[in-house]
Amino acid sequence: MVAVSAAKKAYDTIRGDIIEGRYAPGDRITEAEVAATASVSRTPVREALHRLEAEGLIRFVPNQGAFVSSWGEDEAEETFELRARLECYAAELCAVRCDDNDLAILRQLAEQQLRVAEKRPRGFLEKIADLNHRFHEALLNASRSEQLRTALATLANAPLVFQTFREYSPQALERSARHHLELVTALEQRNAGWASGVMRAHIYAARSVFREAHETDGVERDQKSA
Amino acid sequence: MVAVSAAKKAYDTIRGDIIEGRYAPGDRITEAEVAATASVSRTPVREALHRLEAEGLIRFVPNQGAFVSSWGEDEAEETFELRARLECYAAELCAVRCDDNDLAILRQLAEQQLRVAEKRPRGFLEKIADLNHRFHEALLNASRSEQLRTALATLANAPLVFQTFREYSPQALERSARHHLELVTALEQRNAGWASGVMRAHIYAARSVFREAHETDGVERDQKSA
DNA sequence: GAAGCCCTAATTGTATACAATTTGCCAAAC
DNA sequence: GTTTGGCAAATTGTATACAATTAGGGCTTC
Repeated sequence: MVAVSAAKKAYDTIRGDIIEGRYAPGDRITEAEVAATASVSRTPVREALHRLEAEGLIRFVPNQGAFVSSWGEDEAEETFELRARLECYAAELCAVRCDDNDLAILRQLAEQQLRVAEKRPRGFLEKIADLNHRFHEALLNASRSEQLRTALATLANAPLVFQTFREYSPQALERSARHHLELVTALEQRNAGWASGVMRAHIYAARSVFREAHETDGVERDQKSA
Repeated sequence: MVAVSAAKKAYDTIRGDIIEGRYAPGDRITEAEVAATASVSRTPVREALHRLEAEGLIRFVPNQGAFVSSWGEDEAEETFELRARLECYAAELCAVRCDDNDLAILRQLAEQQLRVAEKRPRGFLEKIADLNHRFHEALLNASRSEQLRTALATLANAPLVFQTFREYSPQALERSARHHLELVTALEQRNAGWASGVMRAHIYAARSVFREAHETDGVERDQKSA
């Protein structure tokens, strides 16, 4: 287990460099450079680049290579809209397809998240981000749809947008957790419409927080803290 | 232009072999075999396989290779639902973002499709399939969303499902063309709700035709004609 | 005779070498 | 002085060679 594949190493390197801002939008990514940075050959680098293209983080121009996609306000809006539509469908499928085990996992995650949101222990933001991610992951699993999984994978930028918990007020954090709990209740009752509605509210609420956080200081955010 | 890239040759070969049924669902695809068939090396074959994975046609098991995905009734239903949700959003974005040129192209395609559907000249099914594809493509372009494009690309199986025009009755063919025309009208008036509604109807109508065609003879379809 | 282990063959994963295409620069001609 | 042609460096695209992992079979052992 000590030896991760070279392809994953390349993928993590490039993705990290893009997310941390070491590559600016529009920049060209040369394969040799990444290969040197990640200490692998060009072959797994190419694999990683193509995967990142499928996830929308970069785009390919034939015989010219990879360029990191540009990102603006509109793209963030689109991400929220797309997630809303796809995750609502995930919730609907879940209401029909999930089993008791799925529900137990989801309820446990949601309750844990609410406790952390209420008590706010040290490092609670990271805990909540993790629990939130695992909840949506578990929901996607319980929806039993590979197509939905691959479609949502193309919104890989979403982590950027979704883990905006740093911007959340205490009330917003609790509301988010309560959304999850209500969603589980709806699923337990096999009520697809209810589940879908809660999910829709959940994501639009997140968008609202995101908007507020980015309309005042929206112009700059180049803290490259350690 | 005579020399298509080896990667595309590999991609077309594999995709063709899957769609035409030369690979059965669950079959393992070995790289060397494809490389021999397509007369290219293994490198572009791997690229093609990974792309097909992103499109959901195959799945990868580490150190074991590629297996073609299995497909059932449920997956077809999911494809229609996902397309409905994503293409409705495309229509909504279009209503806001498209320009006069986009509208002219869309209207021309839709009118052409209606004429072909009404007159039914020789080879009209292929013509309609092509026009339909180009219409949805043009709509996607006019929506100006790369995210939406990549998300819809994961439903690449959809061609299988979408070009079911062989099953369409003359009335259904006309209805489909009229949907397109109405959609253009809605877009010209910048009415996102209307456009979205028409698109929704359009895709659910297609699903209905698909269901009817597959409930009677739905059990078998192993024509491997030349 | 059955179970477990090792060994071999096949296949994937990675590295490197080679071919083809693009881009920018420099020189030469008008 | 501007433009055009082509040359050269760099980079992508492809092929092949090598390493590592896995699957299956036959052997040994209990």
